[in-house]
Order: sequence, then structure tokens, then C-alpha cells
Amino acid sequence: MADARVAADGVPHTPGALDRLKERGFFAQCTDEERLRARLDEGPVTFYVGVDPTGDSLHVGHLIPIYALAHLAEFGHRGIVIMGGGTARIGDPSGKTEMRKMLTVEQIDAHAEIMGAQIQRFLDVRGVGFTMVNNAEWLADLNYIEFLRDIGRHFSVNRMLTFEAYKLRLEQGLSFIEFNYQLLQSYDFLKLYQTRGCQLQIGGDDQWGNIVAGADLIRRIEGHDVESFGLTFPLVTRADGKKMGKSEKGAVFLDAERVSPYEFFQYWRNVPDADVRKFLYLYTFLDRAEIDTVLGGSPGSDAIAAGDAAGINAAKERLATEITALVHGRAEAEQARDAARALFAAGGAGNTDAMPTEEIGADELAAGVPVLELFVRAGLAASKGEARRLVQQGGARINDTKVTDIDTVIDAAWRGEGGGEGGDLILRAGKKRYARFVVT
RNA sequence: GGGGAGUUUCCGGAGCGGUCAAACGGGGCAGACUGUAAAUCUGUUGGCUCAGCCUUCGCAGGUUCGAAUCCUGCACUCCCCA
Repeated sequence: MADARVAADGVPHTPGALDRLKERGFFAQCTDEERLRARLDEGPVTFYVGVDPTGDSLHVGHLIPIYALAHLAEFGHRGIVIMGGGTARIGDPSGKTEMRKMLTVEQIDAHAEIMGAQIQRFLDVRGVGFTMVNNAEWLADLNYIEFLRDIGRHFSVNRMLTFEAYKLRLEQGLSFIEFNYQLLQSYDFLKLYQTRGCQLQIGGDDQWGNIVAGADLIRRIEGHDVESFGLTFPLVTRADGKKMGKSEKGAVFLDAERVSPYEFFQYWRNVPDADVRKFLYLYTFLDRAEIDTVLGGSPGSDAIAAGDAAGINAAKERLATEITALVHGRAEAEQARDAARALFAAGGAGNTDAMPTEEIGADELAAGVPVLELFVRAGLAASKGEARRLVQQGGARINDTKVTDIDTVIDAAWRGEGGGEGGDLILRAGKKRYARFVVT
């Protein structure tokens, strides 16, 4: 055992971790704030957060606990990420309206690998050390009877039913398998306590019930003299009521194949004014003073409060650049930023590098392609019907020329003027969506 | 095991056997306004070889000139009783 005051990855322990989480908005509830603060201040604490591999890519919503982990790690605490390869086989009913579709074990394992790699990469960029374990290791082969006798007996159904997380489901219907989720998550906490001395579980506020249950289980089995804590973050919402991390097209994934760095950047660039400060705290590592500067001065007179348009936009641009850099790398972030500037600043199609690009043969273009078809091919319209509406409503432009007739045929004559270099065709749908055709 | 209710277009939710591609709300898209924001207003919102045609109302059959609307069976969900 190394010096108790030095975390596993060598980051020296310093007090103040809890205040940092509070200052940044990572604090909703806590099982025993006084004791937890004392514990975090007196030495390194091993803590964990669970992520269930329910999809094939992390989205920005998953990142909150990861940021929290990074903050705690910077104070010398030891973070563990549980990849829920076991729990995902059950499905957490907390806060869900209806039962999640059951995934096959193969799917779960594949997801776990992808999501694990994304977390690894994200924290590597920040230089944060942590441990990752998959709870399938101990959950997959549990013996039912033993589990019921050892663990199940400590759970009161009466008490479980009082948890807020189940309220909705008690009306909508809750299957037995899902009702068991809490026991498994609690068992995870117990297991980590026993094998790694893990004393704290963090998670979103919808996890409160599960987290408390875990802390209780540890107390029941290990005795009242041991300490285990739970801490939750607020569920992040957007000022406009839209689901956090959901764009029009769906979740804002970290996977560049699904959401390009440019689109990712744009998501943050277009966040509601009222959320900029909050997101700078939650989703970047800029310190407080710098955030104040970004927002245009002292805490009392920032750009948002002052209604300073230029200031707000600069702040949003910074926010978007920072987050994109953390997820996709600095170079990609700056490229996305420059592309956005070029596109929006001059009101025209400037930088074309970050646009989704398709190819079109020179002879095909010479023969002429109907506009509707072109927009569909560019991915700017899901069907010709949608493309037709776009044109009819005046939202379609090619090389800065508005197309108003749905029967327009685009040919080589459209190249040049207003287009990209080399006579590319720049298609635009509405104000913000662009696509480029390179003529080959 | 018994009884009852239900399954509608992205979501919620209407829908006298014909005039239903299906009210209304939300969401989405587009236009105006603007700051690549919000709010607001307007239009639009299944597909196509588009004045017509095709596919949709849990699944499979049936009645009918004609069904999302009626009948039969099946599946799933919820509620009550045991």
C-alpha cells in the first residue's frame, strides 16, 4: 500500500473537492454532507460511477459523471468507472416511462467496449487516471439462491416502493426483472467497497434511490462503523426545455461518425443564452475566473445579463470550442469553429472543408440533375417530398442562388459564381445546413 | 383462472362504414423577426413517375360496392376479481 495521501495515479491529495463540485454545479443531494466533506478533505477517497452500455456510443449526457470524476481525481481521489455489462442485462427502470428493450449479451458487450474506449480516451486527454471494471465479472454468474439469502434479505419491498424513481413505473407497470436492478447496483457498491475500499458512489439524481440503497446495504452487511456515501448531480436540463443532449436529429453522440465535429460544435454554439454559464461550468475545465472573463467581465456584469449580443456569441463560441476540443481534439475544434465563422460571418459559403461532402461526376452534372434529387443526395432532405417543400418555402439555395422552382435542373452552368473552389456546388437548406458537391 | 379497457401517422391523442393520408396539441422543417439565441407570428409536416397513383391506423382472416371504423382468431399492454 502506497502512502495513503497519494492517489494511485500519483496525483497528490488536496482538500476542497466537495466545494469544487458544488461550485461547478455537480451537486444535487448527498447522504451526509458534513461527514463526506470531512472524509474528502482528510485524504484520498475511492469512489465510483456506473455507466450502463445501453447504446453504441456515449452521448453528451453521459459525460456529466465523467467530468465529475475528473474533478474529483484532480483532488487526488481515486475514480472507478463501472461499465455495467451485467446491470445492462437487466435494465434500470429509474425515471423511465416504460420498459427498455432487452439487449442481447453480445450487443451489450459490444457497446461496453465502444463506450469504455470513449471514456478512456476522454479522460486520457485530460490526463486523468482511473480504473475501469465491468460488473458482468461478478454479476453474470451469481447464484440466485445465494444472492437472495445474502443480499435480497436486506431489502424491504415496502421501502423500495416508496422511492420516487418507481412512482411512474408503478402506474405504468414494472416488471420483476427491472425491480431487481436496484439490488444489483447496490451489490456493485458493496463489492467495490469490499474489494477496493470504495466508499462513495456518484451519479445523476435519478440514481439517488439506487445509490442510497447501496450505501445502506454496505452499512447492513459491514456494520455501522464503516462509512459509505452517495452524491448526486442535478439532472441537466436546458433553459428552453429541450432534452439535454438531444438535437433535432437525436442524441448528440461523441462518435464522430454519427455526429461530426462540426455538428457537435454547432450543438453547443446554439445553446440557449441562459445555459451558457451553466454549461461552461459543467462541460469545460475553465476555471471560475476565466469563465467570468469569457462571459464578459465580473460576475455581476456579464454579457448575458447585459444583453450584449457580441459578448454572448463570443462566449458560446468559446464554450463550443472548448467542449469540442475535449471530445474531438483541439485541431478538429478549431477547424469546426473556423468553418462556422466562415459560413455565418460573411453570410455566405466561405470555408467548405467542414461541410458534409458528396461527389458528382462531371458528365452527370453536364447532363443535368433535378434539384430535388440533388438535395436528397446531399442528405439535406430525407425525401423528394421534403426537398420539394424546402424549395417551395424558399429554403433552398445552390451557390447562394435561391432555387424556387421545383423542376429546376442543375447543370454545369451552376458551377462557379458563389461556389467553392474548383467549381464545387454548395447546397444550402435553410439558414444553417450546408452540403457540398465536389465535381469529379 | 375470471371480468373489463386498450393497441392510430415521430410523440400524445381524436376518429358517425364512404367526403380519412386521417381532427387537435407537441415535436420537426421552412419563412418573417433576430444575435448561428430565446420569445412571437406564418406556412408546412407518409411516399412517388404528383390534378393521379401507392403504402399506412397491433397481426391474420372475413362481411361489404366500400373499413382505421363491423365480425372472428392471434399477439401484446393496462385495470379489477380470484
